[in-house]
Amino acid sequence: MVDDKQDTEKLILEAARKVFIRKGLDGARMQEIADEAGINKALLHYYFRSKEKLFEIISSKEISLLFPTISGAILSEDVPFESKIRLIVDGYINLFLKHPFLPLFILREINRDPDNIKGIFEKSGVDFGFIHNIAFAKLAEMLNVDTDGARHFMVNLLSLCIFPFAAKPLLEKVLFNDDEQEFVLFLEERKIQVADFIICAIKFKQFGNS
Amino acid sequence: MVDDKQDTEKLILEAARKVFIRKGLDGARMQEIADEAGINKALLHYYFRSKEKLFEIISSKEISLLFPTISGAILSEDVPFESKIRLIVDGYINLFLKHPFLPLFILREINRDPDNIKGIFEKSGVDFGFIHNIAFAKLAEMLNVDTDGARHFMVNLLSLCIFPFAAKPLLEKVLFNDDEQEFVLFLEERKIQVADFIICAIKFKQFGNS
DNA sequence: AAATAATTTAACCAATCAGTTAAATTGAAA
DNA sequence: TTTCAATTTAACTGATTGGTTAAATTATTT
Repeated sequence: MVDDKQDTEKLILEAARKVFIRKGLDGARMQEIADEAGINKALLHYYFRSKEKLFEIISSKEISLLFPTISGAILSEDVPFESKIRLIVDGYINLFLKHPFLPLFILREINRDPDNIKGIFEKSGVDFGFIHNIAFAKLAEMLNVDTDGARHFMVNLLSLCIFPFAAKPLLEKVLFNDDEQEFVLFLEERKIQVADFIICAIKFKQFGNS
Repeated sequence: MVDDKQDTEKLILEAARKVFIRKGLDGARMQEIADEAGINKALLHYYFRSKEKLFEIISSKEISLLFPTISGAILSEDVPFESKIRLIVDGYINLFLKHPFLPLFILREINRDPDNIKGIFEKSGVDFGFIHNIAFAKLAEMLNVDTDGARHFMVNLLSLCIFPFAAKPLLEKVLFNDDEQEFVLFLEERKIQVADFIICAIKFKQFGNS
């Protein structure tokens, strides 16, 4: 046997991740996951009882990937806000370059079962009360805007980082004639472009209004 | 009979739209569409032969909704670029306020069948050659950036308009404690916030660099 | 060697679902 | 009234799919 002993479990989890991420819960087939893992359906159910159980495991793991990036930047204390923005944008775009199908997967999950996502967030240590009461107030102070302005800022940042990956197949076609390499370069560029874009918008609002 | 004669077809199309838009092709059930339309499955197949045919009709119509907004703004000649931006942002956010599930539907379709979307765009009169060779050059000139800068600008604009709707259920929870009304107000505000954001970013890049 | 766990094979079950069919019913038009 | 299209009812087919089962096989451990 080529593979080591019982990391069959890991094999299955990796296969399930690939299939679920690309096709979602509805679109995924247990047979396809078994094939991807190079095993058979019986063994798949031998390790993980049901599709739903397996999906729960995968989706929790994937959704949990989102937090370290943003919480890491927010918790860093002695860093000027420009650098924080660059940190977050870099973190997310790098994350999605490694996991290109994660954005759409998350968006599908958000709409399929919003409560589940909130639960996973909380299990990952995300404190919604804190975000609501403290984090946004702090962010608002930092940006010199009101709470609502902080919300728009946050949504803008997430939009700019996440959307291009969710819309990748179309943007690739329209902007780069289906040349994936060029599109990946474009996404790499965005680490700087997006951060600049956000920083410029903030600065102009603060200082300039000719 | 309450309904007029044979606008049963319209009834079915509207029901199919609702179901497909919320659940996608995989998640939708023909029985559910029939129920939503207040008819039975036999009649549904009597009007539209297959699920795929019906889906094709719906998805074409929905995807076609995206164009008037942006092409209208681009084709308007005597309008300063700031106003064009406001026109596009207003147009899209209004469109999505009316069709809240459209963004996620489009994103799903983009990833499910990218070629199909391109085809639908072309059938709607969108000329990819023109976009590639002329529109982006013109846009770049207007913004005083290179072609690549124009691409980033376009992607930024689309990101800021589309993403918040695709992520609505989660943002609503996290930012507004599940208060939908407040979230809709937030989205209304974004018509101005996003346009300002984009315009500020452009202006600061052009004029300011303290 | 014996016992135990991992894996395969292959058939099977039950549920779901798209799509069909045929007969009956209703309603409008001729 | 006859005709014909629209609609319902209800049963059915066939394919897919999640999940099970039992027996055989292979590998590991004791």
